[in-house]
Amino acid sequence: MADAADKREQLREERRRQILGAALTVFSKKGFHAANVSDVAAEAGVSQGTIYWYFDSKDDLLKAALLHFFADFGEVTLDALEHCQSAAEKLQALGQSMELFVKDAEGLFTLFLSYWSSSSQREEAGRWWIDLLVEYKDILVGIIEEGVRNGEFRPVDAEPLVWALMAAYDGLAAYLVLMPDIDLKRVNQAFIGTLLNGLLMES
Amino acid sequence: MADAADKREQLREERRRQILGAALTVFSKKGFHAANVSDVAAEAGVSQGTIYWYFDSKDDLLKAALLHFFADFGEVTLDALEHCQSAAEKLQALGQSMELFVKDAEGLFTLFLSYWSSSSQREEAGRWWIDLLVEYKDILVGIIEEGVRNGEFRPVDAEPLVWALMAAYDGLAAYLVLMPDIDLKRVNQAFIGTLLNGLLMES
Amino acid sequence: MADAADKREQLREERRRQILGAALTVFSKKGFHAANVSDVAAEAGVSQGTIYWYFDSKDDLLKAALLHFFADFGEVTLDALEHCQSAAEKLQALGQSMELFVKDAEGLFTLFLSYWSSSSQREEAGRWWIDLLVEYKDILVGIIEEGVRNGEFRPVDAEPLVWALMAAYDGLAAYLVLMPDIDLKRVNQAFIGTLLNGLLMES
Amino acid sequence: MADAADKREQLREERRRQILGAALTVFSKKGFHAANVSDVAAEAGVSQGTIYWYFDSKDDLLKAALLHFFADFGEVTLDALEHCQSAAEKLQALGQSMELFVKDAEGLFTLFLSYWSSSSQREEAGRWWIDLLVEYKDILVGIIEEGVRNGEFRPVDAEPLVWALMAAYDGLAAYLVLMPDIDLKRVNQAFIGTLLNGLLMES
DNA sequence: CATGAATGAGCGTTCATTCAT
DNA sequence: TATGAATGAACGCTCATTCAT
Repeated sequence: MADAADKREQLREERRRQILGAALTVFSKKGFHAANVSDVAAEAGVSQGTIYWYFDSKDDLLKAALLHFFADFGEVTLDALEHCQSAAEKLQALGQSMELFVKDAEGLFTLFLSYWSSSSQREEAGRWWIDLLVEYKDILVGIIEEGVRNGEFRPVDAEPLVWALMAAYDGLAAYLVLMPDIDLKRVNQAFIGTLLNGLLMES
Repeated sequence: MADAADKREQLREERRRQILGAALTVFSKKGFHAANVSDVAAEAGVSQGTIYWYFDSKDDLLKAALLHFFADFGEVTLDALEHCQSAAEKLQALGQSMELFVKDAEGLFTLFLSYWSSSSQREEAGRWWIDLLVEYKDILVGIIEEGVRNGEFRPVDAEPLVWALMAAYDGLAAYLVLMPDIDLKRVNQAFIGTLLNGLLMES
Repeated sequence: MADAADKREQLREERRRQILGAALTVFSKKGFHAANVSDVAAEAGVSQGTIYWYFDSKDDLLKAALLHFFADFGEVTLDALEHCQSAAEKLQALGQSMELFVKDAEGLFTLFLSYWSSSSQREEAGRWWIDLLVEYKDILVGIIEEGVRNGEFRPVDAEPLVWALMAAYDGLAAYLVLMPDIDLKRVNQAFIGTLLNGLLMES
Repeated sequence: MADAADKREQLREERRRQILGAALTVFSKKGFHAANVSDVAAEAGVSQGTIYWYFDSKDDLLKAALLHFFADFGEVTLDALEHCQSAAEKLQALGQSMELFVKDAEGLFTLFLSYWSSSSQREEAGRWWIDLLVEYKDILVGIIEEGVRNGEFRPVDAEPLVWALMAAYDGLAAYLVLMPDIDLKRVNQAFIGTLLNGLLMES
């Protein structure tokens, strides 16, 4: 009996994921407005009505899809930093993590903006995205300030610097959609390299 | 006769500008999709039909409005750099110029993305924006490479670095719409400061 | 075996009644169209699917609910008239019976009309309601004609008069939903009083 | 110039009327819910969009159509009473006026109920209908009370009686849609005749 | 028997665009 | 030129009904 309920719950979860995946695919391919709910339904192999059994609205669907993708990103990143010793190493690792993120998230930042910028509920829509950004910012600020305390880094105004750093990667995510030829690896190296140079104490 | 034609032409130009201004206002306030052509018409104080006498389509109107705003931006920036001597000074000046740009263009980068991301002709829609970015990138790369040649800067992979630099400011433009509390001046100082630190030859 | 079957049958009947009650509640509160099958299911504490095990369609459900309510109304009325002697007394009793009916059936006449007026099978949908009306009309006509035969009432064209009489009460049922302040008792007294005055032979 | 604006205004009014007529036709034939906006548009010979240029919503369209029909009914009735001397004559005239009204308004009372009973804004929808009813009631009460003051009628509780009277005709309007065979003339004669009999002083 | 998930036709409404004047 | 009226395709969403378990 409990098994049956469990199985049902499991199927439901699976179906949900299936729709979320389809939504991500379709929305990032066509954009939030150009994509129809029926496109998502077709991609997911379900009917339009089914979408609404799992999500309240097209808006809600996008929100869930983006969260589904980004939710555990902070956690993954933290894991990646665990085996780093110095703050400098952490920053390097972060750069690579963000490089990967930008590749994976191709178009998703843009997607969010396109959604947000025409949402009738900008306020609400922006809030959870801001939460995501702030959460990530705090991680980065922590690393920089740790470096400063260590004596590894010169004293810097960490928070503003981190905003610029993050903005650069989000901006790059957008650039990449427009100009896929940009060599992200080289950009990352030059950028992180120069920043580290600027941060490290001259020995 | 010629006078009359001139005057007519002049009136036409004025009306055009009036509509473009209204379009920029309305689009950046409500977003491309949420804003209607009739909103723009109302803001401009003309009828919907009139809009179509000056522009081919809503898409065309946005494109014209964005170009109208950004067209001479590269030139203005170059002017601002004229009285700078060293590459370092130029970079500082550029930072400030971009800071101003981000303030002025609040939401316009986002606006473009939201438009682009749902355009059925992404290729074409992206091209003129890319041209703008590339034009600006070349100016920046010129400055950095000049600094390297001068011996002011260490040798760096200029182009990738510049992409990151520009992406940072565009990303910040987007962040600012979400989080108006970000102190752009401090961000600029910390960011340019650190980059310069990383670029300058140790003396 | 037979007991088990009986019990099953009994349970089924009970469940049916439960759903009918819920349907009446929900439909008369929200109207036929505004109320969903799922609302009825929720009110009855069963699932949507269950509804369709007991009823063929939403239409069928409404029909059953209304019939369930009105079915034995004629009979009840006849019982109420049994201890009356004169036709005048009967008419008075009828007035009171209808007054009660109007109170109980508040909104049900309206409910039927709203259903009927958008049914794709008006003919069929109207028939059972008409049967109800005609059945009741015949009772009333019987009373009036009895009075005329008795010499209690003046000779009148009984059937048309009865239609007006019944229409008045159904109309009042509708009015009451719109204007709950109408004092039904006073209306009843004034109306029946005046009609009786008009019917009774001057002595 | 003024002529042009006038002509435009005139055309607009004409078009509006044309749509209202179509709405009344379609809605009363099919019912509010079963009828689509596109049905009305087709009947009026315009496109769906045009409907929305003249009316805010399907609801608004029905409201306007019903008001358009009923608005001046009170006035017309008052005119019809002008040449009557006694209150009794007035009541007779009223009966005939209502008889005509019931014929004309075939299905409109039902239409209102069907709309009202599923409107999400019952309150608001009911208010203007109530206003209409009250306005009419006051006219009738005036006549009865005049008769009482005259010594023509016995003293009666006028307002409740009038509610019943009006309800009878509205109810008949509904009955007629269900049972077109009812002979309204005979109903009217029997009903008004009996009521007058009940009202008039015995001489 | 009963459930909750799934279906998909159908609706009201919007809005970029065109047209008659 | 400029206007305001007109168009109609397209969309998000609902919900009565059916289905698999």
